[in-house]
Amino acid sequence: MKNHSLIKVAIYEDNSGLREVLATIIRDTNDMELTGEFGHCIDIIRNTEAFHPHVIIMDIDMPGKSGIEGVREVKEKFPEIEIIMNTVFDDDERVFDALKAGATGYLLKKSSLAMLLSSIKDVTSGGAPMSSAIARKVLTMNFYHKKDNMQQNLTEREREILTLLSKGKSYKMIADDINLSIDTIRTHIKKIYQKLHVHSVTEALNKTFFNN
Amino acid sequence: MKNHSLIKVAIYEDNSGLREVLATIIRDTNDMELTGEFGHCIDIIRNTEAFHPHVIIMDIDMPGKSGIEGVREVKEKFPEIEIIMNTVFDDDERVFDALKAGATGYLLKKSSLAMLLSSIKDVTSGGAPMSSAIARKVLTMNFYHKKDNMQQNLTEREREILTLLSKGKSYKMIADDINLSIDTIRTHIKKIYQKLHVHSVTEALNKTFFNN
DNA sequence: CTAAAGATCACATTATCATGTGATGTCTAA
DNA sequence: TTAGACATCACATGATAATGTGATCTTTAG
Repeated sequence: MKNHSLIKVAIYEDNSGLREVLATIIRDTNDMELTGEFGHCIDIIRNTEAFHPHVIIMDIDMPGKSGIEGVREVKEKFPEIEIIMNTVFDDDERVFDALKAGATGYLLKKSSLAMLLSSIKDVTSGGAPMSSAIARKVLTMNFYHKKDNMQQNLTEREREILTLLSKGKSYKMIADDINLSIDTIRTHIKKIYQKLHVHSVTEALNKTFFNN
Repeated sequence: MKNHSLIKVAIYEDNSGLREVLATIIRDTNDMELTGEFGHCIDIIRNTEAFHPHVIIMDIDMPGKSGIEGVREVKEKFPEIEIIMNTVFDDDERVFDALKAGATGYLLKKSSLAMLLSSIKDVTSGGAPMSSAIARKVLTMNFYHKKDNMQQNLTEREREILTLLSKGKSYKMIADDINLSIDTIRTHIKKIYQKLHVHSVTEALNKTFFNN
């Protein structure tokens, strides 16, 4: 969006030294404007209402309220604001939570300041700046899990039936779909439940499509 | 993995001019070895068995069999091989399909040859090289959808109950969990079904957690 | 202030699911 | 060749889910 005008940037970072560094380079960048630097995100909604940044640089570990919670709150009220995480954490859990909360960029603090600046421009042009290592995590989280349990434990027929079940089909509909007796469907599902140690379709889906 | 030895690379690209360019720069790179260049992936399993590349550069639009199908077949038999898509297509459909099939990198043909080379090293070190625009698509595909229906249509109580349902809990268990009458649970679920136009838990989960 | 939306509970009925038991035929690997 | 895994079908039963109708209370927006 704001390509030819100033990009308004807000910073949330509890380390005051780092915060000052970030603030300075943004002030010194021609096409950016610093609209706030904060040591915590307790008042993030108020801050955001007051200054309307286009982009927020967000730390995770901050006193009072985590940056991830801050992301959630901002995106709830201001879905158009782009948020870039800037953190030392690269564990799956936090990456996942931050992105699910609505962050569109994820930088590690070890990355360069030049990278941070280019990422700020990047999110305003529809990109999701992140290192390829983070991108790999995202891929793994979203595509890999889905195959594992199924591929290993279940037979082809069982997988086929589970897939149909996952689309919300009833036993009868499945029986018609693949030209089998409804009792055969029942039998397959019984075996699926045994193998996955579950007692309902929903639990089975949780075991195969998530790790829950 | 193969950091201090040669990275064996295979190329699938039906445009012979471009294929020759790619082949040449890989041959000319010190720590890489070209183990095959092909104009289609009809024999991809045979080729792969014969030459065992570490990384495959894969076009999508090729005669006979699409590159995405090629990815699926290779990853089925050789899950350890890293595949980088190299294509002109950046539509959601193909990006999604390629990554779901098991590709770990996604480059557009407009990106530089230097980028291709660094991406080859990147995938062997556990990265998932892709432009930030592609990364954004991946995020959107995987995180955005999940909130929409729920956040918009359902009330907080309804979302809470749907979440518990998704964990495989029965009406009775939910009633106990949140101290409500089982009839109240029933009523909430009825409204959820109305709002989402579905008739079962499984369908509801599909509507809220996927776009299916 | 009032209508609308949400949250709560009750009763009732039919459909579907989960589970057990048992049986037949094929195919594969020891 | 024989046990074991897989796919198929049948019958039966108790548990749960889906759906309809109706009601009370609170909160919210016009």
